[in-house]
Amino acid sequence: MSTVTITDVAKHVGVSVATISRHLSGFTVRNEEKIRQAIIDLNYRPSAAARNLKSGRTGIIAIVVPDITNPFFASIVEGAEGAVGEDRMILLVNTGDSRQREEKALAQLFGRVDGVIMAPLTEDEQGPSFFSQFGLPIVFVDRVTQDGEKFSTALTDNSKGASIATDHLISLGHRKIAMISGPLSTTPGKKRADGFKASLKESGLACEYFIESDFSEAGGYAAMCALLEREDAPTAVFTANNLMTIGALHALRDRGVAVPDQISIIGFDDLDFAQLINPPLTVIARDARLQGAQAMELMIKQLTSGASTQPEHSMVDVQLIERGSCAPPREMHTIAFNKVDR
Amino acid sequence: MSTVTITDVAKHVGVSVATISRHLSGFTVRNEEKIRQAIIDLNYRPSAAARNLKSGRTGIIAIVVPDITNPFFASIVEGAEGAVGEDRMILLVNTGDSRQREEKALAQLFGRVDGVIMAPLTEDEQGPSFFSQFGLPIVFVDRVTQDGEKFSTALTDNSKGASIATDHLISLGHRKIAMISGPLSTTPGKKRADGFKASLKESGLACEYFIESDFSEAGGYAAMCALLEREDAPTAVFTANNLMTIGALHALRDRGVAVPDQISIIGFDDLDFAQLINPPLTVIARDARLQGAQAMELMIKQLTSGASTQPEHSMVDVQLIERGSCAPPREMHTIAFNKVDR
DNA sequence: AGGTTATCTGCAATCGTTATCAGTAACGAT
DNA sequence: ATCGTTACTGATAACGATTGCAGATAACCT
Repeated sequence: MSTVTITDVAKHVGVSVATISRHLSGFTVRNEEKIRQAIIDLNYRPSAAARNLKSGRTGIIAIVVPDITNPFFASIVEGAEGAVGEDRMILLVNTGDSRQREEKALAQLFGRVDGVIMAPLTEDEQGPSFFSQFGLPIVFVDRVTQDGEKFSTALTDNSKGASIATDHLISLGHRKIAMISGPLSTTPGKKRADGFKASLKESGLACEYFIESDFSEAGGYAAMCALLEREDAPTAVFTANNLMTIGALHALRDRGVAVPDQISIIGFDDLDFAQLINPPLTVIARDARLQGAQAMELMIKQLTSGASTQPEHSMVDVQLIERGSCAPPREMHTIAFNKVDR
Repeated sequence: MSTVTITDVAKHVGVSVATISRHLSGFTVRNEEKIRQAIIDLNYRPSAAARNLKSGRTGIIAIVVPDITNPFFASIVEGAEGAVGEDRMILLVNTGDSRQREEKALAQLFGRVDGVIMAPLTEDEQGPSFFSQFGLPIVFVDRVTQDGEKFSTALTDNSKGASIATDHLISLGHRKIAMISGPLSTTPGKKRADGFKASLKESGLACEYFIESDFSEAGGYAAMCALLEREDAPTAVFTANNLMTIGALHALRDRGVAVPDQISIIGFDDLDFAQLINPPLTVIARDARLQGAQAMELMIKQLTSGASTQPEHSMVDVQLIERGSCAPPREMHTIAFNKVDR
C-alpha cells in the first residue's frame, strides 16, 4: 500500500518531518544518505495533493486544443514540451471542437493546474469576461478571443502569410483565384481571409471565389468540389489550413484534375508528407514548434514574474516554400507557347 | 483575486463552513438560496487541492498514449471520453514514442490522478514490477506489457484480424503475400505478425516477404519501396496499421504502381478517408471508440469496486471491410481470361 | 577556553476541505 | 409537560505536506 507519508519516513530515520521535507526541497541536511535510503525502502512518494494545498502551485500546465488530431496542434504541443522545464509537466485536454467541453474543461482545470495554454474555439466566447472569471493564468496560442488583449498571445502572422500566398499566385499570372477559408469566427480564419482579400484588392482583382469552410478535411473536400462545379472554375486555390488542403487534394484527385496543369494549389501550413505528394505541395510554412515554445515561455514568464504583469505578445514569421503545386494558368501556357511558335 | 475560501462564504452567509460544505456535497441545508447567491457573488470555487488531500481522490483519469497524432489513439480517447462520467475528467499525456517520457509521465502522474489508462510503448518495460511499483490503478489499452496479466486490459483480436486479412488475400489467389509489420516488441505488432504467419502456414505458403517496420507513415513508405525493389515482388501486401498503410500507398503512387491491378493492399485499422482514396481501401476494421470506452469502463469498475479485485480483460472484434484495393493477382486475371477465351 | 557565527533541527501553525460528533430546534405522540 | 423522532447545525479534528521561529549543535575565530 502506498499510504506511506512523510511522517513514516521521519520515524524510520529518527528525525522530524521538517527535516525530511527540507531534504526533499533541496536543502542540505545531516542524514542525507539515511533519508535517501529510507525513502527507497519505504517506497515513499510525496503527496501531490498536500503539496499543492500548502504551496498553492501544482507544477502542471495544461494545453487545451480543439483538435489534437490536427498535426499542427501536435507540433504546438511538441514545441511547448520542449520549453517546459524539469519541474513542470504538461497535460493535454482535447475539446473536440465543442464549445461545451471547452467550458467544462476550463472550469475543471481551475485549481488543478498553474496555467493554461489554449487555442480557443472561436473569438466570440460568452461575454468578454469568460476567461477572466477563472483568475487563471492563460496564454492564447494560434487563436485569441475578443478580450485577448488582456492575455499573452503567441500567434502567427496570418494575414502576411495569406498575402504572400495570394501574391504568389497572382505573380504566376492567375486571375481567377479561389480561397477555401476557415471559419471567420476564428482568429486564423479571419486574418487569413483578410490577407487574401487585401492582396486581391491591391492587384485590382475581385474576390469572386471565396468559400468559408471549417478547417476540416471533409470541409476542404466539399469546398473544392463546389469550386470545380462552377462554370467558370478558378485556376488557382489557396487553402487556409493543412487539413483542408488535404481534403481539396483528395477532391482534385477524385475528379481527375491535374495539379498544377489544370489548377494550382497552395496551402497554409506545411505537412509532414507534403513532399511525398505528387506533385510536392507548395505551402506557406511557419515554425509551429517555435510557436508552441513561445507560448510556453510566455506562460512561464507570467508564472514566475508574479501575477499582474503586462501581457506580452509574440509572433512567428511565415515563409513561402515553393515546391511543385503552383504553375502559371493554362491560358498562360498557351500564350507562351504561341509566342515561341511565331 | 481568487483566494476566496469556503470560510469566506460561510462568514458571508452567517453559517458555519460545515453547512457550506454540506450544501456543496448535495445535502439539503436551510439557507440554500442565500448560499447559492453568496457563492456566485464571491465567485467562490472550491479548492481542488484541499479536496484531493481530504478525500484522497482527484476525479481525474489520465490517458497515456505514445502518439496522439495517430487517429487510432484519437479514437480511443474519444471512446473513453464518452464513457467517463460527469464527475471525472480526462487528461491526456503524449509520450511521443519515448521510453524516457513514458516513465517520467507515470512518476509525475502518481498522486495527481485516480488512475491511468495507457498504451505502453513496448512489452518489455524495465523489470516486471515497473508499473506495479506506483500502486496506481492502471488499465492497458491496445497494448500490454510482460506483467500485463496483473492489470485489466482492453485489447483487439489482433491475430484473428491478421488471419482474416491474410486469408482474404489467399482466397483471391495470391501466393506472394507480403506483410509490413509493426515492431515485434509491441503487442499488436507481435500478434498481427503471428496471425499472418499462421495463416500462411495453414495454406502451405512460406513466409518470404516479411518486413518489420515501426507503425509510422515513413516506415510504411520505406518498407513498401523495399518490397517493390525486389526482383520477385509480391502481388499483395498486408500493412499492419493505418499509418503504414498510408505510407505504403504513397510509395505505390510515387512508383506508379496500380492498385489493385498490379498489387493488392489491405490494411489493419480503418481510416477516416479510406473511402476517399482511389481505389477505396479494403481494411480490417475494429471499433476503436468501443475499445476506448471499454478501457474506461474497466477503469471505473476498478476504481469503484475498491482496489484488489481481479483484473478483467475485454476484447473488441475485428471485421473485414471489402472496398476496392484487393483483387486477384495479375497472373490469375490472365488465366481466367484464357479460360473464357477457349 | 570563551564567545560569536553559521548550520542545522524540531515544534507547531497553516493551507482549504470533509467527516465525526455532539447538540439544538421543531413537531407530534403520549 | 415529557419524551422520541426527525432534520438540521457548528465546532473541531483530521488529510500530508511546508515554513517561520526559536533552540540546539557544530564550526570558527581571537
